[in-house]
Amino acid sequence: MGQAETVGDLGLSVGYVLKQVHASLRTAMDEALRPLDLTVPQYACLELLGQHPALSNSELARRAFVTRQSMNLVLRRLQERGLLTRPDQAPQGRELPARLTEDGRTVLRQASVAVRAVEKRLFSPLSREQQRRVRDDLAACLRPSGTG
Amino acid sequence: MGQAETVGDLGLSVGYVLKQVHASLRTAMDEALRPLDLTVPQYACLELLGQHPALSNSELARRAFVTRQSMNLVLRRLQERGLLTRPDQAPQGRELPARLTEDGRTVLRQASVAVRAVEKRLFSPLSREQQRRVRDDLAACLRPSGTG
DNA sequence: AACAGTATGTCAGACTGCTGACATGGGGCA
DNA sequence: TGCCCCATGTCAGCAGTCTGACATACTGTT
Repeated sequence: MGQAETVGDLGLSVGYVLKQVHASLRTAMDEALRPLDLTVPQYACLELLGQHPALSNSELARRAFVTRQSMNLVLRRLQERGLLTRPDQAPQGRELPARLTEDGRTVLRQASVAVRAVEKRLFSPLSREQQRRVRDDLAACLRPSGTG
Repeated sequence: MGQAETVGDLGLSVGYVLKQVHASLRTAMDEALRPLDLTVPQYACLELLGQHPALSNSELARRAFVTRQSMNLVLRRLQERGLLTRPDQAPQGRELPARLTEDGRTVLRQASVAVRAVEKRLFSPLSREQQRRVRDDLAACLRPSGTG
């Protein structure tokens, strides 16, 4: 079987190409994060907390594109490892704001470096200008989707 | 919690934006395919077979970004539904080339229309020229990644 | 003050996909 | 021919995620 033959009509689909790049990125991130014993959702959680401290479980879930239930497990694992803390009781309402510990910040820093290297390598065929344009164009597709 | 506040530094990451668009696309495809009782991997399998008849299980798995084992289950379901056929014995080697049935082609046609409509809607904020450029730029990121 | 509506955190069950492992068939080389 | 390596198809076991459900806490209305 030819392995790199012409990709046919699917290659003309923006969605299919998008999926390919996403799959490549996901695989590369998995490999880069494995030495740190982190999964991609766990890394996403740390990164979000690093940039938005005291985010609640539900809010983290939305931004990481998983359900509250899944994010809940992620938070527990990270809490068991001492990378973040959550109050036993809600300071207000039911939200339990999660915060990175010093260890959490250290791991996040290492993970962030690894992931940025992965991104840089993956998108290296594009100039900085092209990367910016792709990012902005893709971002433009998110705003109007009131449904999702 | 603000729901559409400035996305912080993560919004500047091509990878994060890519993930968002991918999530939107995935969700929209799920909804569009549900009436046809098809999952996204099942649709991918049909689409691949429509464009490349007689592809083997392993080859389909590679192109749909799943494992052989997962694709094997997809093929069984589709075979049970009579949307495709596989020979009981391998005509050569161990490969069992799958082929769409007439029903399979009919379902594929409907699914393809639905999915193309989803893509068109999702990327509607971009001009055709922008869409072509995004596609080509993303495709450029796939070639050099010899690792996969 | 009482109510409905909404949002959060959590538990239980089911499903999907992946990793690991095994047997079979083909191609290359001594 | 016999051996080694690789690819394919398949089975078993496990982790991750989702759907559905429930109790709790805030908000707006009457």
